[in-house]
Amino acid sequence: MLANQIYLYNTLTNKKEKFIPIDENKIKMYVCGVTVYDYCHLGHGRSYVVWDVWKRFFISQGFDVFHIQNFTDIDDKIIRRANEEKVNWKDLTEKFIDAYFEDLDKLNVLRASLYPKATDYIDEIISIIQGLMEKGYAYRAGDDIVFSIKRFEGYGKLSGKSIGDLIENHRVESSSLKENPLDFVLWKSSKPDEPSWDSPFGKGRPGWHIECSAMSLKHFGSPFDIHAGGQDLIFPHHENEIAQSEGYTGNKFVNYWLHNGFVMISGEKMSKSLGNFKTLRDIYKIYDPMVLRLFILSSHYRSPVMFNVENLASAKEAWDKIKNTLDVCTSFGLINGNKDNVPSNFVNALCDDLNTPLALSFIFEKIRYVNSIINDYEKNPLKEYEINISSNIDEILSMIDILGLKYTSDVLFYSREKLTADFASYNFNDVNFELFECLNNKKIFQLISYREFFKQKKSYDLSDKIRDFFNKKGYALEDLPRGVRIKKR
RNA sequence: GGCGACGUGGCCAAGCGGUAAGGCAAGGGCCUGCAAAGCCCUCAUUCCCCAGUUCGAAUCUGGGCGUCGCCUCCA
Repeated sequence: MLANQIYLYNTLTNKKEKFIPIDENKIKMYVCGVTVYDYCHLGHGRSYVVWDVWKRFFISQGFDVFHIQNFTDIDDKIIRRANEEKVNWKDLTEKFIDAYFEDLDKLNVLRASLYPKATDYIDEIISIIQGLMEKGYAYRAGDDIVFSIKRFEGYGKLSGKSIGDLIENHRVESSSLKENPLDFVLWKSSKPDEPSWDSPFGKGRPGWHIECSAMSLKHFGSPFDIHAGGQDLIFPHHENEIAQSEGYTGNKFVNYWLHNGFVMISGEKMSKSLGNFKTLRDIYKIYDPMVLRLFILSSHYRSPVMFNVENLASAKEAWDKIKNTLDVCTSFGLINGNKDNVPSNFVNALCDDLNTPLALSFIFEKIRYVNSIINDYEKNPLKEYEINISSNIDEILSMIDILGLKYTSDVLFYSREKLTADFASYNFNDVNFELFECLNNKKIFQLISYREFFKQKKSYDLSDKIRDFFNKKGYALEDLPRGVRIKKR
């Protein structure tokens, strides 16, 4: 039995709705993937992090999630890019599929259940197009097959547009062969030198929208629970998917349409067409992927989010704050790794259309609480403090796990007893740093022990020299009441 | 032009009818040989402006002003 009622904002109804899956505890979720002709940018990163958190949250609430995310591996842009780079289109798409996984794995995005590629579903695409022609929804326009939007009642219901307005404001010159400028291509005839597939309509390739219908209908049927993607896909992509899918099946296509907001850069939407995009791999050169993830989750998923160095720096400090506490608890041996203890206020926040900023605030409140107990514990190492710290750390780890924030300890802790054990054999008053150019754990320990020695003799200039040496090597030394903590910066 | 979203402290950002969460930054104190990390305290009588509804509004209604998005390939 699932205890918590989840609410989500459905673009189809423009309302926050109770989430009721078709099968009681199974969720069929289709996420629009990338067209693989370039590296993923921040906008992709935000989108897939958001859907990843939705998925992790569903799983944490006891649902089985079947998650499909496609790769569009044939279209005009791919063909153009392949020609520019004088490579085979197939090699190009494989390269960027590999790059997709490399970049999104770093963001700790869980793998989908299935990653279908458009070109593996040509047969299914063809039979849908044939079905649409038989039902009168599609017709031949020159060598192409196009969908007739005016024959589909309810066109515009997702994006809230009327056909009349759309036609009036249509900015793109339309092919004179189409009955209506908004009719969209289902099957696009190919030129002799372009990749093509045989079909009853002639050699060609699928239009953009049809692949998602083919792949989701094949694996899910209709209706299915959730179809998600960026807000830029609402029109025309998802509108067209509804038209062709519902025209073909006669059933409702999708129950809940979810869309994430844009990444903004200097006040404008970041996009391929504006050319103002930053790739994930560029960001990773400056910031830890988890910093990016925290930055993304600091805003609600439907709001626009402003990308700039100040906001990223703020996210970095916040992530360091969480990691510091976890590091300190690691150094005390107070982390036992139980991740099944999620506070109810956190769950409630996510139940309300995935309110991650609110959810994060509960993590920070708990971090501060744990830190205050650590302060007491350092002065007075009582067992009751340890129990309290451990149980709160369990909750923190449970929460960051649902948000997909991956903590890895990069801290070493040496107790004062260990550091002072060999003092009897120390009879020097300087350090030859040349011997420590190549640091390993043994040498790190030695240096820290020497520093303890100099500190005890109150030779603070020497102890500070050692700390400066570590700083230059990229390590930060911190004195705790019961020993020394060292971490990579 | 049509449709839609938004405007909360120096910055980011929740709250959406019951008297302003959280993060970053800043200032003061504690701890420290000094640091770092951390703790404590301070930091919006007020939520773009104006009018209205209400016992009560940042939250609802109407009108302004401003920003952004979609209407074309885009997550």
